[in-house]
Amino acid sequence: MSNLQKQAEEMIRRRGERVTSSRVQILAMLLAEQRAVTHHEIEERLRNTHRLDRVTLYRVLEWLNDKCFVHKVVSDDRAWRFRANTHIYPHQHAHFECMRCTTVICLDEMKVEYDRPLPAGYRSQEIELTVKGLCAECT
Amino acid sequence: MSNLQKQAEEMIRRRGERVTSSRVQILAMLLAEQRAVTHHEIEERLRNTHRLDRVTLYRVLEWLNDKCFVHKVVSDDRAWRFRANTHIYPHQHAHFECMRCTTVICLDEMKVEYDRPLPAGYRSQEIELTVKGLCAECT
DNA sequence: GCTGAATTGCAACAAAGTTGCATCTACTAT
DNA sequence: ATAGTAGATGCAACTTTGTTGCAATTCAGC
Repeated sequence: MSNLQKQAEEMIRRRGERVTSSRVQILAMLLAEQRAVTHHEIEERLRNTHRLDRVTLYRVLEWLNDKCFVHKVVSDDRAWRFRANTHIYPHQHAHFECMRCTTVICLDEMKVEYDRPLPAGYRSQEIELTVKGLCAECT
Repeated sequence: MSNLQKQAEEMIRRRGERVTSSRVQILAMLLAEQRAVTHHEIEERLRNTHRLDRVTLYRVLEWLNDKCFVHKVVSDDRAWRFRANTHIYPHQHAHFECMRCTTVICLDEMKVEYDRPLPAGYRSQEIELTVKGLCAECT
């Protein structure tokens, strides 16, 4: 069992949640990646090492998201992407999305600011900034 | 024929594009709304007044977007929303999305700023800011 | 009105995600 | 160590959102 798998298992156990092999495999894989990946990519990646139903993957990802082990990112291709939360994310966070290869990276250190108030009666709970352009490899 | 329908027709004709009843109806409807609406909402709305195939609606919306009569917005429910462009939008624009009723409004006047550079080799072409929270009606 | 290219409708398809239910498994109490 | 049980998984079927191919129709210029 790899280091990351041990780490993933430990993360889940320490929160008093049920440890299952799917959860460990998926979380370990997301910890290994330093970016937001799609359901499809995860499925491909785990196909050889771990037998896993499509539906279970959806459910595990949803669960990991609910428990704040990972977070979701929407993008233009209408598919969710998931990324492991290695530390507590601030309420505001930013992403970069490459318009060619559609890779999404998190720009964690970026501070988001806006200079005008919302319309009357509106309350902000979360701010998401997406910078779109070309990544280093696609430039 | 309503005022907005005349206006929609005029907008299309003045650009030298082909005027069809679907385009006029859809653009007029989007001009009437002051917000980003889904394909589904448009379909419902036009059902009674105008016979219209689902596919045609998708194609007209895509066309209106290509010709810059409207613009697209992604949101968490994985469905595109469309909003009429009443003026030329700046390269950076912001949206507010209600986490309860999922309505999206454009915060056109909002200026987006970020305080750190992108990773080396990355080029930004567009910035999208989404503020999430509760709208006036859902508060 | 006629013509050709653009637009539309229909049917079939595809991707991403969801639901219901029977089976299996991780944890708890003994 | 074992059994019981709540919770997790697998499977099949379904839904939503959007796309593609092609034949029929319509718009705009003559």
